[in-house]
Order: sequence, then C-alpha cells, then structure tokens
Amino acid sequence: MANPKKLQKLPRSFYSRDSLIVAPELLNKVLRCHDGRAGRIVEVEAYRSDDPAAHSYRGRTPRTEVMFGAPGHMYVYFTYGMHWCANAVCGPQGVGNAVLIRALQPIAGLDLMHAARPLAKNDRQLCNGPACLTQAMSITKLQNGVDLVSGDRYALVDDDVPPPERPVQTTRIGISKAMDYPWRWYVGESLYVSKK
DNA sequence: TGTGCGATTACG
DNA sequence: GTAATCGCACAC
Repeated sequence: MANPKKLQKLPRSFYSRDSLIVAPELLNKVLRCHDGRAGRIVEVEAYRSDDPAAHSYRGRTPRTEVMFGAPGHMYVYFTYGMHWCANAVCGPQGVGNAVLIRALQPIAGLDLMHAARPLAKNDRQLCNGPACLTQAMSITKLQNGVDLVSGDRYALVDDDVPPPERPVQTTRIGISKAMDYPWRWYVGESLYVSKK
C-alpha cells in the first residue's frame, strides 16, 4: 500500500452519513481481508430506500435486514442464481442506505485472489465487477452482516490516498428502475473499473 | 404454492 | 447476442 504506516479503519461515523455522500468518498479507500488480500475501491454505486432500484425500496424483508441495520456493516446479496455482491451499509440505522462496491484495483495478495478466481486471465480481470471482486476476495453469504469497523476479517481502511478530485459520475449499471439517477462514481484514470 | 426476475458474468 | 442458475418477493 502507499503508506503502510498510516492505515486506519474507517470509523463508524464515516458510514453514518447518506450513501450519496459516502459513495464518492469511498473511492480510493481500501477493502482489506485478514489474509492479506486488499484492493483499492475504484467504482461505487449509491442505493437508498427512497430509490426504486434499491433492494430496500419495498421495506424490510429477510434479505434486506442487514441493509436496514447499523452503518458500517457489509450487506451481501445473491443475484442471477450464481453471484454475490458486496455493499457498505450507510446512513442512520433503520433507513436502508448502502453503497455497492463495483470494482477494486488489486494491491495485495494477488496470488490468493487468482486462486479464488481462476477465470481471471490477468490482474485487471480479478476485481473489475461487483461479482468478480467478491470471488477474488472470497465474499459470500457468510460475510453478510460482518462489521467492517470492529470486525477483524474484512475492513475498509484509509491509507491516505484521497478520493479523486473529479470522479466520473454516471448513471448506474444493470438496473431497470431509476435508470436516470446519476449515482455511480468511478476513478476516471483507473484501468480497473467494470465499464467506462 | 407458484412464478418471474434480477445492483452479473463468461463465452460464442 | 445470450445461456447459466436459484433465492427472493409478491401474486394467486
């Protein structure tokens, strides 16, 4: 990492704000696994309970229980019969905000990532999509609800690389509702985003 | 109890 | 362009 001596977990207060605020600030933060795997967040999308595209839009259900829980926890959902996607729960508890992590630039433990995701033909294909990065980082339903602040298996950390001054902002990918909301952000210079 | 559909990916 | 694949949410 850029500054190994300055690594601090994002505090609970970071997550307790609206996901529209948190999402662009998560760019360039680091998702770290206890076994050494780590990747820099280069693409995110915000979801909210007043947002027709959000899982939380129709209220609390068994699936979205974590999304309505305390901020700073990981909301992992299953989709298309085979894929897992990871979010950071944001906003006040009970509201249903989250930020979907859509792509990482792998920065450590790349050998372990390749082992966990053998279909990736190169480093760029390890984490360039929401379901790709969960494979590379071994995130499944077992991680649904883990605490990113006080837990020791997965954490989001700040290594003093600031978010980009001018992140690229676009509409979100792969949704069929609220398609006009410009709630996707990515690092424009990054080679590791899912789509440009 | 039944059914349509994904916050996707990989391959032809 | 499209098959793969299954749990969930909601209709019946």
